[in-house]
Amino acid sequence: MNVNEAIQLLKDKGYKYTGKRVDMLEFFADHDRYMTAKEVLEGMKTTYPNLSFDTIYRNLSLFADLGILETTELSGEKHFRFLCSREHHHHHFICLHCGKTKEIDTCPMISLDGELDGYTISGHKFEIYGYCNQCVH
Amino acid sequence: MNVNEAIQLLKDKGYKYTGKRVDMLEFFADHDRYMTAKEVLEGMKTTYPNLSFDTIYRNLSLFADLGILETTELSGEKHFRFLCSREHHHHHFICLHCGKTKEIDTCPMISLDGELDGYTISGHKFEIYGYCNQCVH
DNA sequence: AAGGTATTAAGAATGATTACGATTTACTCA
DNA sequence: TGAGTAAATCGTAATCATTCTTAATACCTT
Repeated sequence: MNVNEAIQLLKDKGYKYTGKRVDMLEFFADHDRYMTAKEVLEGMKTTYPNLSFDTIYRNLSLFADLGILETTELSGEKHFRFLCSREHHHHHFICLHCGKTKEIDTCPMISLDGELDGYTISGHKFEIYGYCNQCVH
Repeated sequence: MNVNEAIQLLKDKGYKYTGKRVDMLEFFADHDRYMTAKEVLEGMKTTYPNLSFDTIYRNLSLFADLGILETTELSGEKHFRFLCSREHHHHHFICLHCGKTKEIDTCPMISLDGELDGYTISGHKFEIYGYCNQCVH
């Protein structure tokens, strides 16, 4: 997923092309890590001093619905990042300090061996938390 | 973990023995599933009509700190349940409708094969979401 | 039984998120 | 190209879960 793909997806779905949406997408492209709504707002304050909460939250949730962003919840706050890949299923190591991620190709679902026969599975989450090399001290 | 073990743990750590704490623990023993603070509050309102949410939240977080309860975050709300076992590491299938769980013995951390060499790991989360037999429709 | 301390109730405060009415902007199609 | 229309945005108020504050109460030790 990149900015152009995301903009194309917005157009295809009939959503409008606005400078703020483009800048939000570029902000995510430039910051390859999980970020909170507040961080996005802060990061865009320089170009749009009067940007409102509503715009950020509405677009974050729109982008997440469209599969442009992926989300996770860290210490009670939603975090967002550009979706790594649509094709390739994987999980993440997440740095609890800076939000940077590392892809983990191991998916535990393939080795369940019928442990959940008879249950309806709608999703799963596998995340590893810790600190990256830059953030350990 | 059961009610008596939990009460003993509270005493050993110097915490006081109060009827509300005992009833909270019994409420968890009687409801073997993930519940929100609000559900616990509602469930205890019959015996303690004036129970304040502060009491609930304070004790929930105390119990979680002492390892009496385990917690997870589902759709933005903290959920609590009696800790299944101290010895035996495992994960959960969680019913998104009723909060009931099923233990999963597969832990993906053992098959990482050095994918995270050089990273400092502080924790991990593996949960499977869906619906149990009673809640599918 | 009394004193010291932990616990509690009641409500106010916080922080993240959502909702709202008014205004502005982007797209459509004549 | 230029209204018309629907969506997007702003500014702010409302909401929801959770935490904090203060004063009163309950538990435990002696």
